[in-house]
Amino acid sequence: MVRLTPDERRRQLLGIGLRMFVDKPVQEVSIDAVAAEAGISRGLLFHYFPTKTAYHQAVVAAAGRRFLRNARPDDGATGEVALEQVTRRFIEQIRRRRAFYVALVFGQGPVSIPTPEGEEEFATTLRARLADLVIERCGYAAAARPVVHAWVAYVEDRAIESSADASNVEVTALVAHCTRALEALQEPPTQRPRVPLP
Amino acid sequence: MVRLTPDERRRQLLGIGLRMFVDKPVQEVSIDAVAAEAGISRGLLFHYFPTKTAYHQAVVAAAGRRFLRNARPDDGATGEVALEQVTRRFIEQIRRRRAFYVALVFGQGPVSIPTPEGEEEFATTLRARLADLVIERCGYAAAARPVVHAWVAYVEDRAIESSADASNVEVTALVAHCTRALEALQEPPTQRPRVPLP
DNA sequence: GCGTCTTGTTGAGCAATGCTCAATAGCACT
DNA sequence: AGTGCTATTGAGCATTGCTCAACAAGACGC
Repeated sequence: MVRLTPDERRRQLLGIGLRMFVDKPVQEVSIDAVAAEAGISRGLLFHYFPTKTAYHQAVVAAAGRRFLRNARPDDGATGEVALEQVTRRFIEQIRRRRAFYVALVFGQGPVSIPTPEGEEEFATTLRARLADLVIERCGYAAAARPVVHAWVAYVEDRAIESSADASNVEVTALVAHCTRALEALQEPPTQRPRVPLP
Repeated sequence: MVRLTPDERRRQLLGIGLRMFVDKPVQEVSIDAVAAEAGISRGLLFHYFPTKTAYHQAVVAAAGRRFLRNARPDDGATGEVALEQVTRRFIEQIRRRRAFYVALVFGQGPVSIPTPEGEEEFATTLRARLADLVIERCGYAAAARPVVHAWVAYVEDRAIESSADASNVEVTALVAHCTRALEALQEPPTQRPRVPLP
């Protein structure tokens, strides 16, 4: 019987969930399996998470927090530099752990990410937090929030769909495309020169 | 004991799932509850769907098919007209049944939508099918597929996030914005005039 | 109207699961 | 060593996902 700090135990259980929920959906991962992996009894898991659904949501939220943290720009960066950093880090992260991202962050609908105590925030989902990040750090107006929010969805999809074995230069091009796209989306041109159908 | 055609029964069960999975996640909807709602025994459900996960996926796929069908442009429409129709129908549909869409289509990750027998298709997810629709009917090059695919994600997010009580004029403006956005995304301008941070 | 064949449907039954709770055991402090 | 706190256990229960042999509803031939 190994006795851990509640904080350590919680972290361990979240870490295990982070691994387990990647290849199996919720209903196919049993509490028993998680408890066995952690070397504890079923009962203890319910001491830390009142319900299986609650546990799963906590795991997903942890995954979201992690992605958000890793997408942050450098402390000093602002404006276009910050935007380039956020975009690149977001894309590279998704591509590096595509299955993980799709299973835990993308595939779970809007799951709220609890803010780290005290820090007052209104945004709760990953996209919303990233949108806020871009607005605050990259010099976009609050009015552009819907566009920025949906732009995150655009970048996310490009990252997920882009083949996993793309070269670095291709990633760089994608990052450049996405940052330019955010600009272009602000006020798309009215006239549309287009090749008509044959 | 009511005896139905396999096709009718299947349809009924999918319809029930379409309702049940909207407010409760998979692991909180029991087979018993579904069977009770349908007025049948548990065993019969497993006759139609080998596993609970399979049933859930079938329900999600059915929801996706429905959205795809309702987003189709008129038979004669092509080019910009078709694009405007697809965009408008997609957006209006999501806004009309937002909870339904988020719970079943958006929140389930990439779930493949089985093609209606014989019709050979490569695209399997809703976004992919919509992207193909735009490419074939609205006159976009196959090379633009990644952009179109991610553009669908952009439109989807705008539709989900736009408040459900927006007026029709606002919807029209959103549709116009999105169609222009697709054009702008093809080749975003290189130079970016931007207001620097204070 | 009766029998028969096909097949949609049942219901008992089982192992596994989600969840509860009183009891236990590890650790810190005196 | 004793004491208090609490992380942890394990038995226990109702429910759940799933299997399978038996049943019954309709269609058809006679």
